[in-house]
Amino acid sequence: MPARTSPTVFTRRVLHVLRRIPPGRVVTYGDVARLAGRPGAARAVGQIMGRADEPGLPYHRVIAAGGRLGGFGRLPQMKADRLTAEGHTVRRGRVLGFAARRWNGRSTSEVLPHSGKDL
DNA sequence: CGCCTGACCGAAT
DNA sequence: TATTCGGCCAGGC
Repeated sequence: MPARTSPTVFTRRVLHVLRRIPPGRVVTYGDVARLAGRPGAARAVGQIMGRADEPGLPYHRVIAAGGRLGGFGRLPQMKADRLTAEGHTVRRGRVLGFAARRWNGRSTSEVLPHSGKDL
């Protein structure tokens, strides 16, 4: 009963990128767009994530540019909670030490700096 | 096929 | 530091 339209290639690539984001790291919507092959499609990524129904993906690891939280449907607070649970420090709607916690899409072995010290 | 929407971005104010 | 504004893009209708 294929009631829904098949996801486009771009949508699948976006979801694929999400699956690769390491726990404890974050990326921006723009990063995801770039990694999915569409630099500049940051806004489209948000559009896709907002409608994505696939469970189990780390949607909360995708934040806005500059370390700002960005949206999360109708539960923006949960996004902050999840990030905090993964070791980040969220304050005033921003992930502290964002630059150091940003995933570059390649290495996943770098050690994260302690949160609580250099804040 | 055109128009509208939004979990965005970045420069300017 | 906070707001505003124009540009961008894929998806849904």
